[in-house]
Amino acid sequence: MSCGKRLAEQLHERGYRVTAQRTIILETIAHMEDHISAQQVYEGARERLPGLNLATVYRTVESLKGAGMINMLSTGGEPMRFSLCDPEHPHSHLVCRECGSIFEVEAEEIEAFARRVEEITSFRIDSVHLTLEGLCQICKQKQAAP
Amino acid sequence: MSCGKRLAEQLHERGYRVTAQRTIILETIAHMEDHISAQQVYEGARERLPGLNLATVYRTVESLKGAGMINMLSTGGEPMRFSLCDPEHPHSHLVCRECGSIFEVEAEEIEAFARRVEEITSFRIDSVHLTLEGLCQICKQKQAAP
DNA sequence: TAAGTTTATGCAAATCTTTGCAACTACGAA
DNA sequence: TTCGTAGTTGCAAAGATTTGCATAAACTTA
Repeated sequence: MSCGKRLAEQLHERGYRVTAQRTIILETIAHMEDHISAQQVYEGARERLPGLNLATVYRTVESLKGAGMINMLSTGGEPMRFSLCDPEHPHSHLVCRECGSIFEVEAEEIEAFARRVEEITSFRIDSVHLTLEGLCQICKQKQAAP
Repeated sequence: MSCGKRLAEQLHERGYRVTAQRTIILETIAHMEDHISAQQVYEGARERLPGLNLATVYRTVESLKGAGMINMLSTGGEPMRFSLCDPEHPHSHLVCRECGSIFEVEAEEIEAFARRVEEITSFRIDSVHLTLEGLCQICKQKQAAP
């Protein structure tokens, strides 16, 4: 089965309608390396679907997030970016607030924490969408010795 | 010592210049109940400093965050909101992605997790600025039994 | 206290994101 | 297959946030 078809099926299973826009946006995100911005999704997807609107990209991305199919990465200041959830390698992000560099944290580490918070609060944490901010090792050292 | 004066001193200690704008914005955030938006800070602060510009509010808030003096709360969709860090009651936030309601999690719970991630990654986590997304108890139950 | 350096501010414009509404379309039921 | 309904989309406009640049103010040093 093609990649797009499998994704569309997932979408359908989760109660979302399968439209050309959603399928193509999903494939665009899937095929791009790394996390891409709404603008990049828009440009990429529009090659295959010329009438596509940027607002649709934003709305679709919001739905896909709700369906648990994409990761969102909010880096301070810069626009939001997205990537397809990879079941083989689930992870959250660490963004350095000084240099903007991005690191990944294995899901297992996050999971233990998420479960602890869930116990305390009866909340269900979307650990998949977690973005942590802080200082990377290099910026941390720079700040310690100015 | 007045509230504003103490805050200004903190600002100075951390290497930030003390300006009328920063002092008043800080006091405005301090005196408002709950978390308030940039727009609200702007309106509140402008009563005391008529020439104030909204861009300055955004830049100031960014600095104050860097100085670790305010909490930022990013609720999906809605504009960013801020509150003064309260050393007596440090906490992070849980935002329900369905109904938007906000819950607090004690810092201790977050701290243990932050330290674990720090061990693994050599990153320093700003656990103070953490916003977790998920489903609150009520929305979770609604979704389980449709 | 005055001069020099560095950082912050205001303004205007750009960029990013959300929203209201009418037209359209996917999909379950008949 | 056709119909009806509810969910989606495009468009345009509003709202939120960031940025570049010239001016102004804060802090450091002499």
